[in-house]
Amino acid sequence: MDRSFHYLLMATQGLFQRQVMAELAGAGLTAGQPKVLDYLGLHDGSVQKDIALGCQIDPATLTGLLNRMEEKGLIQRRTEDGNRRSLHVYLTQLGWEKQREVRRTLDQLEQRVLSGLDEKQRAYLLEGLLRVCKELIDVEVLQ
Amino acid sequence: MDRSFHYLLMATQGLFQRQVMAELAGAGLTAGQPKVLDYLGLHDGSVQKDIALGCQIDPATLTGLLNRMEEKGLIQRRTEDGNRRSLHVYLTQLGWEKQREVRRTLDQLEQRVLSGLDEKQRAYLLEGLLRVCKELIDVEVLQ
DNA sequence: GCTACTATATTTGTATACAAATAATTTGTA
DNA sequence: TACAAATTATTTGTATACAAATATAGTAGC
Repeated sequence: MDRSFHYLLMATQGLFQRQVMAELAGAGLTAGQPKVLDYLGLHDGSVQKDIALGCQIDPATLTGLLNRMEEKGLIQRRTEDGNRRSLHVYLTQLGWEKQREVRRTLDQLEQRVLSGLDEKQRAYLLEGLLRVCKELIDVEVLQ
Repeated sequence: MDRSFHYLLMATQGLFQRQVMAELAGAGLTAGQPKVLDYLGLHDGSVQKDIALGCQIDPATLTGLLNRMEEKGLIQRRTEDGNRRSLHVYLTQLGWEKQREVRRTLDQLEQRVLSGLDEKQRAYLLEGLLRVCKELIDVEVLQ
């Protein structure tokens, strides 16, 4: 196996994402929905621009995703503060139920894949990812 | 920012991927092609099944990707050993040129995002990702 | 040799994902 | 006020991405 950082990052994320969807097979969710539900669980009522930013997807992608989630009754969109440009997104009761299921799945899988690492190794892994992530945000902003 | 492992993994990979495509903007490549070029650079002549496995994508996805890469003259497909079921994929001269450009970009960006970490931190980060990656492969196989 | 089974690639249908263009709204500024 | 500029969401077009079904080719057991 290629052990470069970029390959491990790509492969690990791909495997993790697939495993999450496999474990959520009974939940009736499509591939893009778990991350949005997870984000809204922490930031219910966000506007679409911020959800897109937090989920690392394009606002144009989010539009279609939210359309389907609204049709399925997972979320509601509404304007607020008289600002008719921004749309605030709220989880419905069904949305909160799915969010808890997603959260449980993510936490369990995370526990499982980190089980081979001791406390020190976990701390280094998370700290390293956080630093790389922040560096990438800086790189992006500079352009 | 959410500092859970799964969020950092998703966000970092998404940012990295976007930045790679931004830096390769002049290369005329689409989003799925860099990882295939990179894989073939290390494993020229692989069969599609193994490329899909190495790139963490579905064989069905790879079919369309390789069709476009073949049309653009980046790769060639041919059968070998009298086995007409498997297709071996080879980089063309143009493919090798693009592969070197991709490799250079990946290496440079990797250097850049890891620049804030010392040797020990890098070693822990790579080791941690490798262990998680292997754990996920095991989880997948068990099903 | 024949049939059931397995392996590999492709097709089809739906859902992301992004770039570029568009629409509607708000803000800034004269 | 008026009008240019910026903000936010959507539309359109092309390219992944996967599930399920299909087509073809190899393998095993008899």
